[in-house]
Formats: sequence, C-alpha cells, structure tokens
Amino acid sequence: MDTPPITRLTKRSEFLACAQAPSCAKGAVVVQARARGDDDPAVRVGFTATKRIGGAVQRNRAKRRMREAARRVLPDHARPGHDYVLIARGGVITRPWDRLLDDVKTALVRLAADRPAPQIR
RNA sequence: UCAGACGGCCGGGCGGUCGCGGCCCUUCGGGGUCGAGGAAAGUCCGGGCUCCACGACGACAUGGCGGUGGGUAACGCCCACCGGGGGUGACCCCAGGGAUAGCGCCACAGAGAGCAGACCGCCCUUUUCCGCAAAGGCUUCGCAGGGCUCGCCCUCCGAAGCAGAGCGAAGGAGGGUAAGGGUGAAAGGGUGGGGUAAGAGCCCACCGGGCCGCUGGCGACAGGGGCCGCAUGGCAAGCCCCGCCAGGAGCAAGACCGAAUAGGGAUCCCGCGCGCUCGCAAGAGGGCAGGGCCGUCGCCGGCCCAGGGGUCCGGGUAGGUCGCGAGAACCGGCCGGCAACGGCCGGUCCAGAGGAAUGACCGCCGCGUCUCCGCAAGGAGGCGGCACAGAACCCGGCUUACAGGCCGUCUGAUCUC
Repeated sequence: MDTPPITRLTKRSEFLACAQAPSCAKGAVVVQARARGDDDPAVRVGFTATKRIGGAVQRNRAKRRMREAARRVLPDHARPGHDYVLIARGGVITRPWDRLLDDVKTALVRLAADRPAPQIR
C-alpha cells in the first residue's frame, strides 16, 4: 500500500476541529488526532506553539523541531484519513532530538491503540 | 605602553546527507535560482498608500513642537553654528521662546521668602550698678615757716578720706546697621579699596546688569562705545501668553470573484374548490375534491402537500484573487557642499505569506571556558558553551536589547630616541 500524502493544516477552523479530538501528552509535545470521516486517506498535520513557549524565535524553533519530527515519524505511525495537531510544551526546544522523536512516536501509537480508526477502503 | 573620547563595521566560517518556502523550467523522475535583521523588536514620531468626512476658507477646542540657519517627501529626525553648564583635554550634557500680560506657588529650616527681615553680632544715645581714676579741688590730722588782735589765720610739704570729668565691665531702655555668624534650593549683584559711630552703590575701580547707538554676521548672537549706581528673585515638566504644525480611521485599510445552505425581490407554469370541529385570534385537526410519489396503467390502497416547480436579479457567509514589493531602493565612480545631503553617470534586481519558509544529524576550523600534562612554548580532553533576537503593506527616524571581536581619528599620561 502506498503511503498516503501528508499535507499541512492551514485553516483556523481545521485546528479548532482537532481541538475537540482525543489527545495524548508525552514528553515535550501534545498530539491531537481526529478522524475526518471522509473517504480521503490523506494525512494532514498542523503545529501549534503558544506564547507560553516564548518569543517568536522560540516559537519558530519549536515548530521547526516538531515539523522535522513529524516528517520522520508520521509516514510509519499515522493512520490514514486523520488530522494531527502537535502542540509544543515547555521543553520542546531543549529536549534531546532522539527523545523528542520518541515522544511523538509513542504518542501516535498510544492514540492509535486507544481508538481504532474506522475502516477505510 | 596604559588610561580615555568619538565615529564606523562584523556579529561565527567551510563542507556532507536528508529536508522547507517563493518563482522559473520540466521528458513529471527532477532541475535551476533566490530566501530574515541591525535592530526584523517596542509600536514612540513622520510619510506613502486606502477608505470615510469635507466650502479649496476661517474660528474655537484639544494635542504636539519650541535657540538660529540648513537638509528632507516629512518629522519630535539629522547636520552646522550660537548661548549656557561640566571636564586638564579629546569631548560630553541642556524641555534652550516669554517671568514689567495676568493668576498661582516658594515646603522644611530660618529673625526674615516677595511692597523683605534685626536672632546673634557690630555701633550710637540714655540710664542703673561696679571697678579704675589725671590735673586740680574739699575735709581732717601731722610737720615746717610766717603774720598777729595770742587765739586764730596764711603758705609749703606729707598722710588719710570724700567728690569727680573720663575710661572699662555688666544689665535695662531707645535707635542705627544687611559687612559678619547662622538657616536655606534661593537672603534684594560680586571682589577690592575708600568712607563711616558701625555700616550701606554712600563713593571709586574692575566684573556683572539695564537702556541707546555703532561695527560684524542671513540669523541665533558677538565685539566695542556712551549713559544709568542699578531693590523688584526663582518655578512656565502649575495654569497661562506667543509662534508653528495637525480632519478621522487604518492592509482585519480597501477592490474584485463568490460555493453550499437559509432568507429577499422580479417573472413564468401548475394549483390555490367545498363544508365541519376546537380556539378571542393566529392557527390546529381531520373529511370530500385536487396534485405528487409508491405498489400494477386504471379502479383501489398507502404516504405527502395547502402550495409546488422553473428562470433571472440583488445583498451576503465560508473561501479565493488583487492590494504585495523596481524603489524617497542598493552598489561603484565623479561633481557641489564644513556637514547632513543633493546632482549626474554606470551597474544590480534583492525574501515575501498563507496557521506564517532557514531545520535535523554530522565532520573540520575559529572564539570562549573548565580540567589534566608541561619549567615554558605548547599539547590532550570535556562543554546540553558561542549574544540580542524572526520580516507580515511599505519607507524615513527615534528608543530599547546585544556574547564576543575588528578598524579609524583624536586626547591625557608615561617610556625610548
């Protein structure tokens, strides 16, 4: 099976929809996962870093690290037809890179185990 | 060499493997190219741009600015100069218009603080008391001489005492004095001399100040002259006065396109008939007839409808496109100007934007720091050490933040010659 395309979330409404979805906090990130319920197998992902992280420089750096982590982890651990939102927590900038990857991976696995995705052809 | 003043600049570099955003090309595999800052920050001023308002004007209110002359699109910015203050100096600092337009304030301290003021001190007059006391005087006594009416008188000298002009000290009363002490942010020009009872611009010299000409300068001002002895302070970041500048909102400005759904309007087609019950009414219920759908075309049965359907127009939401980067641009040269800056010539194209592009891992080098080895030069290793910080419509400024480092000019010391 081909890996579904991964695109970015860009609309505020899409982020808000994911905010209602199940989430899992692990290490330096919080991951929200939402089954869109349409027939598109695409995986979409968005990133959030609030002002609690710091100024613009810190927030940008947090999003870049999360984006790179998602790029490494999502193709193997994301479920098709889902939207994911990664929210930065306090230590996301100083977290060692391997640990950050583990955080995202285990959060994704746990979300997939908690609620199996509806069957998608 | 050491201290310091001012101005300017950099703010990690090279490489590898995966990646990211815009644009272009593409044989759709990919390729090419560009891709954060000096502050992108704070959003404090000034503009461009856009919409709204508007008589293109004036007045008032409010806010801002405030030495002069330049620069600029403009500014509260920049440059040069002037004045004042600080520093040995290079240089630095100044909210730097008006205090005889008016109002107000000047706390505390202090005797007195805005038509000044007598606490201490100084001086004069007077008075009380005390001390000292010249020349001379008076009283008493002694001694000597002389006279005579024999008891006194006169003279010289000595002793004691008294009064005493005057001097000194203390106190009281009246007055003079702003030089001194003390208070204060500030005490009604300063310093020196004369003068005086003591003092005082009372007088004089210099400095300061005011007024009026002159000279230089575009000007702020400066220089010098004459006159005036000259009480009349500070605060205008208290109100105020004067001059100058400001219509308001901001790219979520604003322009265009515009789905689904639900409203609105126009028009066309079909239907919109009868009676009953409940209800004040709006309306609700069900019957016959009508229309639609389904089962089998119809009869018949079920369900649904009091309206249904089509076309067009308009507002408008999500969303999309534009606004949006070739400009008060940058680089180099020449010219003008002390400079800010301006002009000309040549060259370059240089991010774009949306939930927002620069990251992850690694190697080498640089810098910093720590540990160890070494007499030293140096070497080895560790670091989760390498600033402040991320364009969001765009410019010109200001302000604030910033590890470390570089360059230039100048000043004061010191050393060598």
